Amino acid sequence: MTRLARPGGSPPTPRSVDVARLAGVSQKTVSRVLNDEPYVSADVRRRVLDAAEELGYRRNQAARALASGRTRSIGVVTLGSALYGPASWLIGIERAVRKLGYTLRVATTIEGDPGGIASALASLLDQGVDGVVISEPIDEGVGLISVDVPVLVLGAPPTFTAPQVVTARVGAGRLARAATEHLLELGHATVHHLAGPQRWYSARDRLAGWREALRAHGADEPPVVEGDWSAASGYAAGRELTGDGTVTAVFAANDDMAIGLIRAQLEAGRRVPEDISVVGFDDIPVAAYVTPPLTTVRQPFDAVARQGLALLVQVIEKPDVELPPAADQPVELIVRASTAPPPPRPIPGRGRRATPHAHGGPHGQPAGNEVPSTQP
Amino acid sequence: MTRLARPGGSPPTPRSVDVARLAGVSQKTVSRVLNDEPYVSADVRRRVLDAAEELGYRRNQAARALASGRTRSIGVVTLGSALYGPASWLIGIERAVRKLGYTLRVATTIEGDPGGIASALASLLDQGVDGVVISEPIDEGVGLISVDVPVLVLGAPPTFTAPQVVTARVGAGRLARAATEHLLELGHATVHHLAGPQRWYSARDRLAGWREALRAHGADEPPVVEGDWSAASGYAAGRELTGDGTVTAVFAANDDMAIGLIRAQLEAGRRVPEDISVVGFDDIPVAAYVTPPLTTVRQPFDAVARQGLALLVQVIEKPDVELPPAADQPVELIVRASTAPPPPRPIPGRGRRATPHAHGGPHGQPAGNEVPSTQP
DNA sequence: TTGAAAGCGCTAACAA
DNA sequence: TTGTTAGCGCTTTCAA
Repeated sequence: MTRLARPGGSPPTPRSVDVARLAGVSQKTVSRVLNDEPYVSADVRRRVLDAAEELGYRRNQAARALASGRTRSIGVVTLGSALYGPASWLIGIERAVRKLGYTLRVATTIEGDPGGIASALASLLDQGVDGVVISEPIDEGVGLISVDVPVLVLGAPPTFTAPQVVTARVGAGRLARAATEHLLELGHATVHHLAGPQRWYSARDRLAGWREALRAHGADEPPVVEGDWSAASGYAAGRELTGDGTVTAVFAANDDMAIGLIRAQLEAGRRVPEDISVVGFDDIPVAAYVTPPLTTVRQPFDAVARQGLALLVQVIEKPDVELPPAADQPVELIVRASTAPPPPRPIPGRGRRATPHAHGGPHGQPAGNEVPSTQP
Repeated sequence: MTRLARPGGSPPTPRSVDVARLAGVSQKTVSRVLNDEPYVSADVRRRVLDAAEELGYRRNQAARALASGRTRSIGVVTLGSALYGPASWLIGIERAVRKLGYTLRVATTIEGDPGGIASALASLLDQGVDGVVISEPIDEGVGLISVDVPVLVLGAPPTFTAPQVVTARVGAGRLARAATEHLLELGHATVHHLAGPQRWYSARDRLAGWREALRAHGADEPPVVEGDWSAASGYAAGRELTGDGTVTAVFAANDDMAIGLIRAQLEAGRRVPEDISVVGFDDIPVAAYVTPPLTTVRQPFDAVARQGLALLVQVIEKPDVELPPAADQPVELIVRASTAPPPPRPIPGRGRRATPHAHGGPHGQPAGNEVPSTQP
């Protein structure tokens, strides 16, 4: 078993019996003290703690798990990519898990790997985790496999239910709405949306928030262009959109795509924000330093993780208690230099649509264009 | 214990005795088969496997760990930030760990948290991990605590040794050297370095590689400016450097700082790459889409993680076998548009230094400047 | 090639 | 308030 080093001749790692012997109590009493169980006199508690300290005693987790049927660990299924969102979730989750007295086990899955979520889940369940977090729910996987421990799904819409599934709202919809409204309030007639892959719940949330904002303001709903979160896909979408001279504002579902999109605009000779405004999503570390500095919204990763895990742990420890409704997190819109009022008169576009209320499918129609094609 | 769901009335999870009974063998034989031990007849093996399959049997890891003294898990101490490097390491490590038949436990530490590494390590050791990975070694912590399981340190220089410590070379030095040489070969008289925090081994590696390149080319070694990896620190450094009209090329220790630095140049009215060339480090996802697209080097996270963990697992499983030397990974320099030959004649600078061979301390001297101060 | 018995170091149930 | 007695479900002797 692993311990902090016993230097040199390594006397055998102490067991709880050793502590008991030294403290002059029974082994069970040691267990009581260490588990903060009631009915231990202050005196005995002190003696046990001192003895444990003196011996450098640490409980054997494997034995605890075997005897109690609980590992006090939580598993997280996360995406095997360094995308800012998933990485930030993981950090927040680990912090929250540790604060709650649990430990974290991680299994990654790669997007597009069929059964990836299932096998990551299976690996975690094999390890005996007491609960599972699915940090970036994607269609496929979730729901295909059923699990007999509580599950926390971050960011899934509340319509997603199953036995023992708890959800923490990310509020991506509200953030998206705020981002869109920021543009509308600057005077843009409408706002285009460069969406994330719609298999991701978080991408759908953002799209829904965008749509709500448009409806609330009575603005036209232009067709949606779908990217894959990458700057490259944002660039490609940017070139599509540029052809349509009517586009004056775009809300991108993440900063990477926003940056790619801006790049495409600049190459096409359109200025940001003078000709076209762009809002991103995430506030990645470089967002403030790209050109132009990016207006974006920031997700409350830590707060949501903390909140979600508190729920999860409650379900694990007291399955019968009613759950309190999760509090919404405040919206943080960070206005920088990539947004401005629309240009005085929109560039006359041959792409102007006849139907004012075109409801976009997942893919926007590429409009004709003669954009210069500089590859970055 | 947690298992894939037993729907409905949940018959009790099967144990190895149940499998044994069904297969008509002893429980020990089941254990033999499942552990791929020798001396099992093909016939018996088949029967056991079938029985296990039929019952949906899965071994109880806690019991295995308790009986064997090994958890078949590896712990990683990682930085509690969404920095691209640490996040990428984590992904690569998880993948490698799983491929080797181990599972991953994670403990994060925040930079600047005194004893953070120590307590993260302690948490992992408490969990009984069979080995530990320190993914971004920072001074403090490492070496202060001693551990009785093998440790893999990624990216620490080979001078770092201790009992049971293995190292995988990241090759950051070679990458840094390549980045610097790229600039020198473009014709720059010398190359400035915007370093990472020197408490990080990876930052020191990069600095060393830069220095080597300069020496090999007989170039002056200007004072080093030290940042903290953030774009903000790159921006600040950029404003310092701009005052010095002699600077025509900068190698930044990561892309975020490079982007901040470029931003400062643009605000100061200097063009990149016409007036000043910048090379980054990491190839973050947006690097190709910022303006100008960033020349950078890419770290072989996955390959190094795979290699390092193979070593670690070998030490865990066969402590006595000699380790093979780790193979160096190929250098990947990605040339984009942020680098070019130096301007015909350097802008006459009042900051020109008298001593040609000034060896920089960790902080560069701020040169006087009258840079416009637009905050991003 | 297979099996029987004896723990691994705890927690749980019950007794005192 | 404390202690005693049984396991938890495997792996590890050792014997057959």
